[in-house]
Amino acid sequence: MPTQRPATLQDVATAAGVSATTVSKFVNGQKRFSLEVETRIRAAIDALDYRQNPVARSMATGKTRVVGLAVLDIRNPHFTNIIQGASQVAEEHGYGLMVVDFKEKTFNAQNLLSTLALRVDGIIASSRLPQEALDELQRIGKPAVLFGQTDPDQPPAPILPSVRIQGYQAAFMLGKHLQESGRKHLVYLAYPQSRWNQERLHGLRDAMPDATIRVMELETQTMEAGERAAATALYGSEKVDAIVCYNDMIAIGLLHEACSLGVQVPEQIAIAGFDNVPVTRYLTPPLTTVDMCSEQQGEKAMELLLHIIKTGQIEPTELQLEPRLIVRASTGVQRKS
Amino acid sequence: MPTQRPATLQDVATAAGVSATTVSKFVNGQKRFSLEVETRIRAAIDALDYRQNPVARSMATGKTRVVGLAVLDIRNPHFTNIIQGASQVAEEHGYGLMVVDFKEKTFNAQNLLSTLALRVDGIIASSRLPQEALDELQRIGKPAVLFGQTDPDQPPAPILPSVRIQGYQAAFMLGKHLQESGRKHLVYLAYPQSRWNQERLHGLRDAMPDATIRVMELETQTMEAGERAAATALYGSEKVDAIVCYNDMIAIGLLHEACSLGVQVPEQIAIAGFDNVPVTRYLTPPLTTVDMCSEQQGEKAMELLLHIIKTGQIEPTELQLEPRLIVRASTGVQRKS
DNA sequence: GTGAAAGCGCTAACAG
DNA sequence: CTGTTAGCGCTTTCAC
Repeated sequence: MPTQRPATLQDVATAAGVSATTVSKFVNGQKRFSLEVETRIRAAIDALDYRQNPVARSMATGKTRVVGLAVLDIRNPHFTNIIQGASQVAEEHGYGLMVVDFKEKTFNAQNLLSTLALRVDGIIASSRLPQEALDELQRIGKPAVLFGQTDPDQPPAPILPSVRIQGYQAAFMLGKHLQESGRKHLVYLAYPQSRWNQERLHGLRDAMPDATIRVMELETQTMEAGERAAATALYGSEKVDAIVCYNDMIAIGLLHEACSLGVQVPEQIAIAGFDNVPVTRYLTPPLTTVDMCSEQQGEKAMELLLHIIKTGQIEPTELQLEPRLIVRASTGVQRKS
Repeated sequence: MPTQRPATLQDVATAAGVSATTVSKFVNGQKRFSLEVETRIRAAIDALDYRQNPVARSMATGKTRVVGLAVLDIRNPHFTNIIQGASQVAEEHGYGLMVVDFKEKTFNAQNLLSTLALRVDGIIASSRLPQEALDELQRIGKPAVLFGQTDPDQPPAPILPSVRIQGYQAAFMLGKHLQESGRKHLVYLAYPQSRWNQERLHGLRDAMPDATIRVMELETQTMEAGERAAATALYGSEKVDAIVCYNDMIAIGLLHEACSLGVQVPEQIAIAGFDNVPVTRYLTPPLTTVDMCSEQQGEKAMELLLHIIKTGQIEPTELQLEPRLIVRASTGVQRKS
């Protein structure tokens, strides 16, 4: 009997000889009942294999017990880690997760978000979404939490609660490290579509005031893009001794192609990225990067969101995480020349 | 006015001076109306900024327009690609996606699945889930599609529709390639928790009847596991000239550690994996692997599922995909010794 | 402690 | 083409 109409609360009530209200309260653990009633209900539930219909429950309560998570590109392990963290916490609290992948195409972000909004109790989204999308998120008036880099350049102070991490600081630390390793001629592989891009560049500049920094702009933030940019980055100007990439994906492609071209990393060129995507540790040479606490971002964002959902709290919180510089062989000692 | 009760269908109806039914039909594009009514409705919708409440709709129709996707480990890009493919198709058809990540811990899979089942119109799940979970999926009676390797050893023929790919064939092709490259002493890094593991081993054995094959069993299918297994795999027996891993994640860790230990890949040892995870192309040396059509699996599974949902079709389909051997430098020419 | 009644917002017959 | 009438399964006052 696989295809049989599932038992409803009413069915259970009838079977147990009580009212639907009572069963409802029992199921939701709202009160204790006379032992007799309790056992009758329990028996009926087992016998009928009853399970609460979440849709009906949602209809009555206005809560779905589902949260939405909007990421920019699910193929980037950085976002995967965020999902992982968020999903973990959601599950612990009995919440489901609806994932929307923007695939870096954000033209209809508003639509997707407002569609999503009606199905969920709250939304977690990247603060890198286009401004219109963020505005929409605010307009919607649902609990929402942003994650990602701080963005002090934003015209108005961010009004949505968020879990943030200092992009400037991350870049500054990396820059300092490169400078102390004696690097003087930098190429920065930029991803100008990201509003976090500028901050990273500023951090680098401030950390390396004496270095030359050439900026190359990429259209995408993929391994392929890094690969394609390699030759120009390496040979496009007189001197280069370090290349910093907008993120690890780009760095992975670049590192690979640099090695293919016979460049010695790090002896001739240092290479680094951002995010500390898990695979970077396993590259040859292992990639220097800055840990942006991806998984923790997801966890914290979800905790914050659930807190807001449950307490109905209004005032926007802002949680700061600390980026961590991860020095690996790809920025090791430079060969004396 | 951000926090205001959203307009209901009834509100629109009243504002437009028609009945709720009419508005409903209009919204769902079921019929055409007199131009006058149409413009009145449209105006009311705009004025009130009305949007359909999906929960109420679900309650009335019994359909949620959401599908569930259960993966074993979202941190494995193989699954990420599947999600990507599935999500793409779902979005095109106006369906939402609820993702459940089992994190390779499948002890409470049944529970998670039956919880998920009530919130969605159908479920896509890995055929690698434990048998109890698959039974549960069938018992639930919701549309469901499995993806993953074929598994001819299964006691009963698989009763659920599925998108499958020949694991045996994939392994056989890889084995043949290794054999033709002159490899004679194989180590297979197994992941016995996966029911696909055996088939891969069989494929290798059949393709390399003259080779010795030592099997090393791993507890997890991660890069770390591959890294830790490296020394034993390389030096644990007299002769080794090739190591095949259960999947690319393991291979990535192994490859890295092998290089760190000073082993020449592929001159001394060939290394290969399965899945064709995107990053494998960018390793040094690039990793030979077998493309298991991850993204396509996700796409096809979703197409199949949506088809079943829409037509209510019963008889279980089985779609076969063809694995593709991807030869890269990690299994290149062996040095004459 | 338990139950009766009134919806949540929408769709689905069936009439007109 | 448009409206009327019933629910979908559950929660929630508010009485008893």
